Amino acid sequence: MRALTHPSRENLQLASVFHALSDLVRLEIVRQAAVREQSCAALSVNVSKSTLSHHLRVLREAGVTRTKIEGTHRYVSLRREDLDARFPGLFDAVLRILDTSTDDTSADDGAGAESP
Amino acid sequence: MRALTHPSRENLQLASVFHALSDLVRLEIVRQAAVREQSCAALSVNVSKSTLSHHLRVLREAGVTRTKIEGTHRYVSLRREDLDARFPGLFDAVLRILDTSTDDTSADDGAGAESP
DNA sequence: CAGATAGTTTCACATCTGAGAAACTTTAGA
DNA sequence: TCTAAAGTTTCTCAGATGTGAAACTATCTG
Repeated sequence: MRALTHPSRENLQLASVFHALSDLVRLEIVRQAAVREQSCAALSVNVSKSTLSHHLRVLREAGVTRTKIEGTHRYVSLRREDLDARFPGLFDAVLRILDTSTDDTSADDGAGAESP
Repeated sequence: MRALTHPSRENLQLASVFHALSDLVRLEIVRQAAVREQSCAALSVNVSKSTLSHHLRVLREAGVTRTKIEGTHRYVSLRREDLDARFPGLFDAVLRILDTSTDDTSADDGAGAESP
């Protein structure tokens, strides 16, 4: 249990990465993790703990994120270097799109009312 | 039935596009369609007609491909302009990766011996 | 019209998926 | 040591997914 499974860089599969990105909750996690490393609790997506844990596993096992254990916390970060090495340009585009997008990927409560 | 459903450019959803790209058969179709417009029969992926039809529908309904009817043939092409407008840089990266990749996305046998 | 061709749709089925409740595992702290 | 905190795992369940056989639709050609 302690050792979380992370696929090696060479084993990253394009289809698996796309599958990991094919869910709104996970896209939102990716967006938040891209900004800075996040503890699971710090991620604002409103799903239950177990569901969040499930999504984090999908992302981790696809090689999109890395989970670092520190005490009782898990810190989630994007594997930018590995992803960029294996899939050049892909996450540059993905993150730019997530940043630009009309936030229809937002799965959190956040009152949602942006547009200043 | 005649009118195939194609989402409008504004309705293209990132998660749906990623879902469409999360299957090896569909990635192979995208790769081949990117080279030039293809009739369904010309696509070399070894799955049955019905399964191929299913995959083409997923791609079409996600807005990744466009299907043009001409006589008894359906011609499948990538919606590059719409995809590029909505998701800048994404397909530049995806197609480059598919081109560069070690062909682990290939779902055909190469000998082209279809199912009878 | 009859037959061939090119796909789609329907059906059935096994597998996968996302969801949360509840129980469990660690680790930190009083 | 007892307890709270932070996640994970197990369980269950409804719904989606990929697959191909078979039936159907539509078009072209003789």
